[in-house]
Amino acid sequence: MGEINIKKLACELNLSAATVSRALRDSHEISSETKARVLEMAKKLNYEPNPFASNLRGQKSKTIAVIVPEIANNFFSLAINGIEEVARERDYHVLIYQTHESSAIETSFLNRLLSGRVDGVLISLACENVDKEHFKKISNQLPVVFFDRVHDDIEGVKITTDDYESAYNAVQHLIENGCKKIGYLLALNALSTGKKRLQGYLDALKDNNFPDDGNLIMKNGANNDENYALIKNFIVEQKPDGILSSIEELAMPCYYACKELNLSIPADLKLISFSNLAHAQLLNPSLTTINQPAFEIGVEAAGILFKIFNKRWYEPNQTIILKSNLIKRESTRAIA
Amino acid sequence: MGEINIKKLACELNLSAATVSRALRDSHEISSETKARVLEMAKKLNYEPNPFASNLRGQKSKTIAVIVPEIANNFFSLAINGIEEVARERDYHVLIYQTHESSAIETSFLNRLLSGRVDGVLISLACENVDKEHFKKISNQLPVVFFDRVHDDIEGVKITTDDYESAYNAVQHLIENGCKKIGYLLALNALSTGKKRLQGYLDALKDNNFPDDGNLIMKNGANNDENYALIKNFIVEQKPDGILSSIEELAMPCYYACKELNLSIPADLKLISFSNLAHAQLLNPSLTTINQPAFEIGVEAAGILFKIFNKRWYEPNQTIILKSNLIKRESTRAIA
DNA sequence: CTGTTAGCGCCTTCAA
DNA sequence: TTGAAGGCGCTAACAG
Repeated sequence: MGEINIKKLACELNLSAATVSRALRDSHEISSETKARVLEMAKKLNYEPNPFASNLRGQKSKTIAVIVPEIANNFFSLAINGIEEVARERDYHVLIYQTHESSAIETSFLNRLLSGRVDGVLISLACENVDKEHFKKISNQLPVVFFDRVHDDIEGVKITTDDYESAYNAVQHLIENGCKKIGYLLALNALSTGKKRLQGYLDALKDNNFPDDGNLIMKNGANNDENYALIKNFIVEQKPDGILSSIEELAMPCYYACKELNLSIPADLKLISFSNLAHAQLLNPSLTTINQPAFEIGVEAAGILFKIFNKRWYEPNQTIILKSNLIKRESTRAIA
Repeated sequence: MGEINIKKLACELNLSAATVSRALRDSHEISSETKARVLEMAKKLNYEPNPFASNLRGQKSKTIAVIVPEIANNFFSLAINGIEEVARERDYHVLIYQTHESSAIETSFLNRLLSGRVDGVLISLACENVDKEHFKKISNQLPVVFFDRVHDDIEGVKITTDDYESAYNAVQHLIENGCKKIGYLLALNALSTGKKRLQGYLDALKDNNFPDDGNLIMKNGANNDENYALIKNFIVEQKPDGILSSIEELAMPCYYACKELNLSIPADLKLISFSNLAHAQLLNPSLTTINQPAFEIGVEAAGILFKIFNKRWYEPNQTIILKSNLIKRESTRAIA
């Protein structure tokens, strides 16, 4: 606990706490001489105002919360990086919470945050069914900005990437590179984010007159091991020559499975994944990735939250879409 | 802002605020009947206690701070994951700050945290020269636990990995696999963490009667581009057949440089790096990594901080060393 | 078992 | 230009 408070400061200076407070806040009704004295003494004594007292008094916390499914995920850690930078510029503090994809945990975090602990929330939804009503209640009490993992049925400001277009383009790319049977590794299907990616895949197939074979869509399982088994089985049974993975976490087991099955990527199977794994393309040049501007999403989302704080945002339901980058790789070249 | 406070709750129930407060805190001096009534009403009205009021009153925040150089770094994001999980179990909140390797920013964060905003700090040091005196002052006012990036000259509880041993073993591994000229990509050299890794490298060379050629140590530059140029130049001039990289951020440009130079990894150059890149070994099987238990370090560090809170920690200067894992790869096999 | 009172540190009236 | 006083919401000490 910081020991030195405004009263002691005032005492040292033979001033009242009120005067010191005003001086520190650079009030116009304090002589510049007094201000200088106060500032000097504050610095000398290493005075830091107690944030809880100010917050209690002023009903604001200079703190924002970020709720994400996982921190140790390339996309989210980059987004948090962007958020932290913006917050720091404005002398705001950033609280971090991870839901591990559980809506129950998500809800409990949100409820706790209603206490006034934070001035606003940035959230990327857990991929379970969501309680729209609950979100409506929250949004009424606290500014909320959604990013990346969003849901159309929940009203609010949203920052996403061009999920539909990038999935569509990825499939187009696979087709142009000779794929005849393109599978889809499905995830996030409870969210708009996942639905749009899937729709992009489906529409690209349709526009190229590919058969609409429901068997080519593989839904993710409960955990990594299960995903691995599912994908391996999927590849054996369906024998796709191209795969679009809707999340990075499914592309990885797909690699493992190919290795196990002695399938060469990309010679036997071309794999594209939504991914923000730094240097993934370098480590294995056979990897084509849909690279989302994760950092920029964080910056944008945080920026909008601050605009809301400053009453400079007037579109409670706008969705802002940033463009992803399809990083293509040569078909066969590899390092090793 | 949450609208409903303890007074309104009390009013609804025809009780005093004090009674309600006690009931909510499950005090033994409240009848179970009253408790039930209070709890029910609190739930009904969605009451959340104002944390700033409690914190101001009780002089504690139920919040910890985590200060790291970068969030979007595989090691740190995993560590934060571990920290968040431990904090969540205890209903603590986690504030995140990144220093971008700047000691000035680090110091400014620490100063701001002296205000009582947090009950304790977990920190992984920025790699610049550090102000020991300043840290001493901080530690006197606030519990601090250091993790991974530590400095011997700063007193405090520290959680690290076996930097010396793992570097030593890595070099031994390179030698056993036929390397004759082993380079070292140096970083973190202002910290004990970096010094120990370097010493492990040096001692392994010495114990194997390798010449102690200072030219084989390459110090990192200011940014990625510079590192890339430096490493490329280093490989051309020194022609190492093995390299140990002290951080992941240097291993990556090393890959790029090899590609540019048409050198095959690991046939022409065997590369080992300290790294926590998920699946790095899979993406390129030529990569041998020193895998630090990042998540566990986070869990351990947070656990100790909570022990300090509970006065169940009595070793103000203990260093706890967790073991890294040298993940070896076959010399020549590759996926693609 | 429950109520009254006071104060955590800060900031903003209001008064001088 | 400065000081005194009160209150943000909560809880511990003290009464009853």
